Amino acid sequence: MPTGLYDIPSWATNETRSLAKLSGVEKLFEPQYMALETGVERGENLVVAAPTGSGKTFIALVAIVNGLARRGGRAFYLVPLKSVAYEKYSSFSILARMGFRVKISVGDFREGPPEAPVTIATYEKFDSLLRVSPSLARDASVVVVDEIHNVSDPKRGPILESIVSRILANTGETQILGLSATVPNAGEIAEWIGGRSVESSWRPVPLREYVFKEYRLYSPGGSWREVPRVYGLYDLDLAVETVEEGGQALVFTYSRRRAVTLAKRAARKLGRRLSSREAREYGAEASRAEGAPRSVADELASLIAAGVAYHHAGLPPSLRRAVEDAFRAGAVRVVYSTPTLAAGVNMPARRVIIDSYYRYEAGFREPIRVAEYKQMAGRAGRPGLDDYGEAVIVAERMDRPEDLIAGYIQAPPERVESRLAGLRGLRHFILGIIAPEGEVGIESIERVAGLTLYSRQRGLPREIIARAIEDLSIWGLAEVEGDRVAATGLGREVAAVYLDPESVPIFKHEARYLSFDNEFDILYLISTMPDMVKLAATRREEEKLLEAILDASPRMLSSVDWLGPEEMAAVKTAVVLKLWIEEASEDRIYSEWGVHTGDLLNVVSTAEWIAAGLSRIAPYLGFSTEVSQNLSITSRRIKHGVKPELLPLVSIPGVGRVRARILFNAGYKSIHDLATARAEDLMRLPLIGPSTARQILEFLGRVDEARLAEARETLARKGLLTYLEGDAVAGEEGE
DNA sequence: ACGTTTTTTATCTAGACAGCATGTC
DNA sequence: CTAGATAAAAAACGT
Repeated sequence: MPTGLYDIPSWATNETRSLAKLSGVEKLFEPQYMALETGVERGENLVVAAPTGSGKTFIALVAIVNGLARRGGRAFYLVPLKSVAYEKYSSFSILARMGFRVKISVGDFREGPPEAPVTIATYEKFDSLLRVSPSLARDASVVVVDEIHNVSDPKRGPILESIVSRILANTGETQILGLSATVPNAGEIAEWIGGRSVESSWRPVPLREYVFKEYRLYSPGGSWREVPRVYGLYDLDLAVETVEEGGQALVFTYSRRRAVTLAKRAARKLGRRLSSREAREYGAEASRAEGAPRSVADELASLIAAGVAYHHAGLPPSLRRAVEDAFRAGAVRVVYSTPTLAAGVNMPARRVIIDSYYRYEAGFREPIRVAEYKQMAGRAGRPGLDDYGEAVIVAERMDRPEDLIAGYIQAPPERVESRLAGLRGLRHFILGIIAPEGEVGIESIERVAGLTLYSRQRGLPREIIARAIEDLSIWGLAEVEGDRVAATGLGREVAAVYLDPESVPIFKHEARYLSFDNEFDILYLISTMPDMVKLAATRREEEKLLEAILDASPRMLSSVDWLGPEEMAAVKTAVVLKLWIEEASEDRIYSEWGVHTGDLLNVVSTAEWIAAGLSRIAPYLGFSTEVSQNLSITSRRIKHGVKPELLPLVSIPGVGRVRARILFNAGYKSIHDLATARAEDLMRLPLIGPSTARQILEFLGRVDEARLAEARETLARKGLLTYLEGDAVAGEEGE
């Protein structure tokens, strides 16, 4: 344990004290102490720039608890990832014990309107909330912005910047606490939010960084040592060294395929060494994971049983969690991962190996940024378990170790620079200001824009603002009169559904070429929207895709003379969506198009949102109600992955695409058919057990009957099982 | 001429937020 | 620019 521990100062408030007591904090980490000294408790605006694990969350809690006690109102904790929101939600249970209700507000669900004293939200969700009720900004006494260095993210940075600026514009009664990774210009960010910066490089576990080249580990000091060559495969030898000493290794790769192949090889070579009863138990659990293609689940399960795993965003959430749990429990000793695990999920390892510091972007191999390296390296060292963490960056053939030491280990991360000046970001920014107000003067747009980090760094971007307003006006989202800008009905609707404003002209343009009677055309339309996540098409798939178009929408072939990579990706996305709403299995989609479940879920939920959004803005663009209706039905079909005839059935709790199809084929084609169904008949269907049958009947209002039938059947089955000596697997357990 | 094996060439490469209103197999 | 695994295509080989 490093030094740098401080007593809780005598002048700390009672709130801080009881918070510390409840969270078991006896000594303060350096950044925590500094933050107290700088006045977090008093409501000072602050940027805390410190490594992960240095206790920034506690500082946030101090701000929240003191802010709420002193000024009442509400506190918001804004995070970049949903997974982080969930993680914080469980670690904020301390707040509940102090009498503050906590709610989580992300796109997945909303527990009613978020009126709890403490709300955890993603940046985008908070942005969206502000558009619906701008008063939130006035109610907020504390806003914590986790990972505030994200303002330099080209896509999501402008959103973050727009949130912060709007809060700043709001009389300044809100305490803003920015939490950041260590960045060179933390002071500048602090000035932006009108506060001071607290900078510390204190880490709970010391970090040692190395460059690996020709089986030598080079330290920044210039010394090196030899790595024992056991397998002659560097990833294995580096991992084994740590594992032998009781640690775990996390290998970051640049591609999913590489993560998978390396993990398989590791399992082959190390399986005998790493396998354990615990690992096999976790493996068995993973093989039972839901919603994964059998082949993927089985393969990963056997790896886990061998003490090895891989992790990437194509895995369904259930398998991701399986890997994370097994690793945290120590059953899995080596994980090969894409950058999914670099941010978000808390999964440190004693040794982090950066298999390649290159990454592909737009077809070119590019070295990762220093900040990204630091992000991954920062995962090294498990607090309380490891005395130190190690980050190893693997050099390539032509590299000189000293260059990598200078370029990554000793280099400061990149400065945080605003990316607001893009048209896309500014349109979003401006629409966010005018939509809730209805009409504003250009000067108030410029006033808020003047409060952005961009203005501080580069000055007010007047020209681009003017062009962004012009775009909004041309597209019918805003009306300009003199120096007043007003949101049109369309503008307000677009803001409410949170679509990129550019969706409007694209919608209009694409609509000219497609037929709303054609399912595929609609799916293609959705797939071309700027917010859509597209499935990249490979060159080898092009022929197959053209065939698919010919089959699904011949007219499209004639109206499009050339299909670039973007269009090809949109086509592939539409093809996959079509399979999905025609009830193709996830296995089939995976084997035919190589689309992993995780990606499919991503595409599906995004497409569902966009379809619903388009259906809401269609009336403003002069489309008929049929068009709007069509889009709305498509949205629901995408959500559930069903043909139209199943839509009534999937509205029943407990019934999804698979069970709905079973019911339909058994003759229960509508809610009406089910209203007179006999409980025993339902339970006899495959995949429909007592529990699901009960849910169906309850939905139909046959509550008592439903409970009775379930109880009777469950009892009967239990009896049968006992009779059969238990071991047989129950056909249905339900939930 | 045709099937099989080896060599050469071409291709490919990460992640994940949002509306609305409630729950998959 | 700078890598490495794998799939597809081409060439070489054998009967």
